[in-house]
Amino acid sequence: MQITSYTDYALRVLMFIAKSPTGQTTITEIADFFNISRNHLVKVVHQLGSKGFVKTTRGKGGGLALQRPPEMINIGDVVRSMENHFNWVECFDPAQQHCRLLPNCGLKHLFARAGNAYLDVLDSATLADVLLGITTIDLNPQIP
Amino acid sequence: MQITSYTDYALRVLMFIAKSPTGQTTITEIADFFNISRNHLVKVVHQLGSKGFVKTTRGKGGGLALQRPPEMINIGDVVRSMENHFNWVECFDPAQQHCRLLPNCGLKHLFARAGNAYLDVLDSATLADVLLGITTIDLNPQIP
DNA sequence: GTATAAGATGTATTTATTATACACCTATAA
DNA sequence: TTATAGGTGTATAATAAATACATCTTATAC
Ligand code: SF4
Ligand code: SF4
Repeated sequence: MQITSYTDYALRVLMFIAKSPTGQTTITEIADFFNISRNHLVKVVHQLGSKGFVKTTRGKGGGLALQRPPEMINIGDVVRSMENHFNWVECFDPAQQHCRLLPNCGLKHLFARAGNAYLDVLDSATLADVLLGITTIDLNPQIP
Repeated sequence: MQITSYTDYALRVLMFIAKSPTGQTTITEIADFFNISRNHLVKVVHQLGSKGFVKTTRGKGGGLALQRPPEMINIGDVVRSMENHFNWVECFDPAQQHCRLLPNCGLKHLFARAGNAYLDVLDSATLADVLLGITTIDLNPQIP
């Protein structure tokens, strides 16, 4: 039971940009800092862009910046945008409706409530909130 | 973001036993009813047994029964016993402590709260609760 | 206008996890 | 003593996720 690194990387990207002195950075800088796959990050950033969280600019001198201030970026929104489904149990998937306990299984509703409780907590925080503990970060690339 | 079928099967087993007229059944009966892998179920049932949720008896006339009444079986306990970890994000895993935002990342604490909220909901229900909607089930094997 | 630096896109490969299958063992009641 | 039940360990298959690679597009600087 874990979110994908894809989603976690998205959140790291947002945090890194927010903590960058200029508010502007590049994919390569972020990949070097966290020592993670640049190729993977490219796709994360692209999706963050298409979902309206970051503004990307191509070409020399380009890079990425937040589209909105951290106070306006909700963590639940980000997680929902990056994670590809929240089918907590099999029967949540419309394509998998063969469980013999359907449609009156109380478990299904319990998991729905649990999942909502989980997302409610994420919805209660913004990027600004999760940055509170992080005063400054050493922006240098990680030496592995 | 989904629990494993392993865990869901465990819960189905408990529900099936609870709804069985005799309170006693066999792995083969359950596998046939849900049309799922008997081999997989064997391991699910074994673990349910070793965690004290069901009582298994070998040999002719054997099978499985609940060890406690449904009111005493907490869903959260079952899920915790079957799912093999709740490392909501990478840094929850003690073996993965290389994220550059450690140790002051607020996101980590947010996910901890979200995960707890999720499990709290599961902890709030018993097997008896999730069975409420299910009045009777046709115990015949599924014809695929 | 051309070289350079940035992100965009599509595909392929590798890795990890989960699910399933198979062979064989142990226990127990009829 | 045989049939029936679960137990155990290993191997394989299926799925999902992460990573790598090749190529394209865009934009700035000079
Ligand atoms: S047992 Fe209940 S929750 Fe699980 S798949 Fe079947 S209907 Fe859904
Ligand atoms: S970004 Fe925060 S939550 Fe994610 S792995 Fe790093 S420390 Fe943990």
